[in-house]
Amino acid sequence: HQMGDEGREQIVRFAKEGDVVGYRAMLAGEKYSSSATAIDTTSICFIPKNVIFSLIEKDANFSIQLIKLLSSNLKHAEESILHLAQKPVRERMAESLLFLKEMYGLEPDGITMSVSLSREEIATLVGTATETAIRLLSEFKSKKLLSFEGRKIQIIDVPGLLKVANIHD
Amino acid sequence: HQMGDEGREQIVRFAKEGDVVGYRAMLAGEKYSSSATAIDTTSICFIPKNVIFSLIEKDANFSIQLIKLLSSNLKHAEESILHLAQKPVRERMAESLLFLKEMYGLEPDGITMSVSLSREEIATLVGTATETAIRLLSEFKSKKLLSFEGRKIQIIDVPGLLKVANIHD
DNA sequence: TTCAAAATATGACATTTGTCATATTTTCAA
DNA sequence: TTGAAAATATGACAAATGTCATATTTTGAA
Repeated sequence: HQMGDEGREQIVRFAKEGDVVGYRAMLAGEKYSSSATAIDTTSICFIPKNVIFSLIEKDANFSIQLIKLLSSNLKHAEESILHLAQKPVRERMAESLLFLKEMYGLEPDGITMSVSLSREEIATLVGTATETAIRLLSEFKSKKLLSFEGRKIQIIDVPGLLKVANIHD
Repeated sequence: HQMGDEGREQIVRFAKEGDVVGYRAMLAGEKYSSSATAIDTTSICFIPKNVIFSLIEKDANFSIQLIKLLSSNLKHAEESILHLAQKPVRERMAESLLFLKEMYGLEPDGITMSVSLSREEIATLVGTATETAIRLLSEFKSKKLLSFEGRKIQIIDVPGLLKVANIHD
């Protein structure tokens, strides 16, 4: 996440098991402009900068993997730009929930989302005010698209959410 | 630029002389999701995919340059996400104009922006409706931050624009 | 040169979204 | 267990922005 001018945080990327974080600024030789916060108990493996660069030197396949990783992040970032610029908050909320479901999966019950975020964090991901996020979640609940008990969100109607998110494919 | 759901285009990146475009999807082995349009008479050099990949294989320095290029694009994309999510349109408009000035520079007169875009294209860059873009440009003109004659825009008050853009550094 | 199409501009208005105030509920440490 | 702090929720309202209608101006091809 990154801090905006008014002190509001903005989530710009999510990571899960096996993902790499903190490499963008390092690779470009810049200062870190983003922070990372663990949303679960997390083990992290630090890799020294010189190890990465010597791997790039020696192992072309490593370079290619790194390039693909950056490309994939860039693709998602540009998709976010498109959606933030053009989609209304309601659509982005539905999309974000579906994204979190894809990214982190469901509990064994098959409907509860594994990831657990505060309303504020959800707002920060969607790019809206916390109150707006709360209202939209309540709206989705009353429309039986989902249900929730605190931070535990159950996805009830995926086709319905896809429709609200304006996704057809 | 990329096409949104409602058929509206969104500019996601700009390029100028010497820049590389169309490499993201190629590197990731995906279909192109973006288009590129020349805003000036342009000469383009196509580089075959296998040439790029064999360069990555043989030349570690090339890989590093490519990685830095992607990192830089990703940084800018994440910055755009932050701004689209948190900055009001007026701030983004001022910021976009300053960005275009930095990116493409000024005419020999020292105030006219070299790049010439339609109001619709500016709107597409800022992420707003064409009418809103037109109104904001008129507002900036009446506030003597800039002046324009058709598509030729003169930047008159950089500090003023920085202030409107909420940039202090 | 002329005219139709496109671009720019402007007004009126509706809608979306954010902000502020204030309940209500939940959480967690003492 | 209890109470304060944090999180969630809701209402009322204001502000920002988009949409639609319609002028006006500019552009470029015939």
